[in-house]
Amino acid sequence: MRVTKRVTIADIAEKAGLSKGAVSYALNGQPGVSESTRQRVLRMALELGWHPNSAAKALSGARSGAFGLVMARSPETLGIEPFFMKLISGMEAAMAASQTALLLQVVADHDTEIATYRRWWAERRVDGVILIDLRRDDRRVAVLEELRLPAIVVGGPGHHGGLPGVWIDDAGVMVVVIEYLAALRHRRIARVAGVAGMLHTELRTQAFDEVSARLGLESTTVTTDYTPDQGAQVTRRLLSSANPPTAIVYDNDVMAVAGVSVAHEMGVDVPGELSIMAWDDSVLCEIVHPPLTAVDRDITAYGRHVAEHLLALLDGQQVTDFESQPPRLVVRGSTARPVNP
Amino acid sequence: MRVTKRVTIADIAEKAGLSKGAVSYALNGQPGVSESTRQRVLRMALELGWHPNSAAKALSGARSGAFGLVMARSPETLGIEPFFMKLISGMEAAMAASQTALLLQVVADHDTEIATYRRWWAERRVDGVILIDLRRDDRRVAVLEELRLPAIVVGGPGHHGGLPGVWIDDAGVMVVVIEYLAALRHRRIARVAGVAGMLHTELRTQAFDEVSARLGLESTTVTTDYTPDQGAQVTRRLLSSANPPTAIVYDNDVMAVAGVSVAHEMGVDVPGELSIMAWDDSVLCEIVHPPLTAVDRDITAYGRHVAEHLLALLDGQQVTDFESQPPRLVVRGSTARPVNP
DNA sequence: CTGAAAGCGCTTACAG
DNA sequence: CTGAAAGCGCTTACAG
Repeated sequence: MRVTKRVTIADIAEKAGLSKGAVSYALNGQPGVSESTRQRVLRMALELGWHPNSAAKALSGARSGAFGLVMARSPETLGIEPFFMKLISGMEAAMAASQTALLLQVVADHDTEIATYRRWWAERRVDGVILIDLRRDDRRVAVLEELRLPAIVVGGPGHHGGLPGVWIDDAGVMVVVIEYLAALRHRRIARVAGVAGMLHTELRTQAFDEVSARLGLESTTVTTDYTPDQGAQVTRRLLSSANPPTAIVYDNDVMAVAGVSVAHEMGVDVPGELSIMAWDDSVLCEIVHPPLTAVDRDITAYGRHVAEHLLALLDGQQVTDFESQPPRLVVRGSTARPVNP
Repeated sequence: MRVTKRVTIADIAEKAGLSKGAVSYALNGQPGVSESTRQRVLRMALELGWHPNSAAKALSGARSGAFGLVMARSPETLGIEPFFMKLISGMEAAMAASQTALLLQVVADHDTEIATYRRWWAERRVDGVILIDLRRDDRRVAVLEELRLPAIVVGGPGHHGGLPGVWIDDAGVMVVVIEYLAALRHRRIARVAGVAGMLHTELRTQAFDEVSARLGLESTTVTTDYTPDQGAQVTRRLLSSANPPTAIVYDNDVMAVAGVSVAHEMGVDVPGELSIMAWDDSVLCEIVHPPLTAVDRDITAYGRHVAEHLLALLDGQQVTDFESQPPRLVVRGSTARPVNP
């Protein structure tokens, strides 16, 4: 089927001997046409290779048919984590069904991100947005509320104002992780965290502190920018201290791998002298030596839930906060009872 | 500046005491209004927080203001390589200046990708597209030509029909890499390649074969799906052969890291018994032990060039194939003269 | 240099 | 159940 000229409803109307209005009703499942007419119109549309002109559709009051996602990250740290690609691919799975496109913008900071939201709103570019990398007292939330731009926040629980959030229980699995390490007789546990100020970083730290205190562990948290470089440097410092930890929990896989490298470099045996754990399991965790014990989150499902909730929101449904599937602990060779606790 | 109602050119026209047409001319830098009027209109538009309604603009014949990018990859392999995130962030740098958005779609295969192009074309969703993961005799090229959808191909040189390509000279740097390894006295070199059928994989393999033949080396290439899992398996097989290679060149960083792990696991010293090289340098290459010698490509610049060329194409300029900056070899601790060549 | 008007391709009240 | 018409917010010939 060679299509070289765009087909409009006028073409269909002419061919069907109907008015454009009738064709529109038929195509959109609106009342106003008989079932037989509707079927005839739908068949013709398919034959002619008709697709609605998205601009015309959007201009006449319907949706733009697009969601927006702004990533305020530096190009350096963007590629590091597979998280976003998985999230996006999960979202698209849900969006494909409703013919919704994803508009992606990479910016440097929150100011530009907010300017993007204002522009998208004024341009009527998107029907809704996905907010990621939530912080405490996040300015972006108020802007989206002010614009009444439908939005779903990836993260929480809490700190996203009146916007519905879809979240994963990181705090809960942190308790599981630390209790497991404590059961292995670890008494000094360090946490190499992600970016300070991000809500998910803080929620994990808080849970880490609480469970450590409850179990009477010596615990310390260091924040980083997620790069393996900082992961390596922090690990070197931790292992050089007078009383080095016997277990380190990293906030992503590449830092954990960096940690393993530093242990090798310093002659520290993993897991004999040092247990290592990574957040967000990945193929990388499976192939390093030893393979890493990790927290596994179903990020594709997470993305799917996010998109589904935004679609429901646009559908006028009542949307409340939603907890995506809880993470699980995958135990591999990088964690063990310490030789010298 | 609280903006809660969208401003249109009618608002500006009324406030300025002009017709909508005059306002449009003023805003778009068209002749037909005096310079002083233009300035006044521009000032008002800024004050009122006006942005053109993208649907109206697109519908009245102008551009949609969006580029499309389809990624036909499985969710599993999507997150593995930082390549695409870097490419996208480079593209956006160039697109931001011209207020162009990026439409991203993740699909399973070329059929769905082609259907997406046809739909985008019919919907007038995008002004042009970026074609990635080029193959020999790529069906997608003919479809884009048929639709006359402006497109830039990421890859080549060659095999992209009449569409302009932006490429990086992988073959050239492959020669540099192998000559370097040969100069170190390596005689048996293996290559763990990416997906068979991708043009860049084949061009690298071809260059690898040619230079190996010229230098009289024993060379072998194995293709993979880019996952560290396959990287590890292939490495295990190579190192188990009767005459194992003394150097292995990997097509991405995660497979190279997997290779290092397998070497450790099998007690093979890197770089004493085995030299390891990765394509596409990354933070990961820097932090493993030993740090990896790697081919470094400026992917952000690559993305910027791609977007610039698509913008030029839409601008009606004559656009020809373009070679982005050549890669360079970054030598680190994973390559050395072999102990037993 | 400026204004009035048609048109892009849809949707949606409003009559019949 | 169907048709004629207005309108979404722009752009762009066409008169003046």
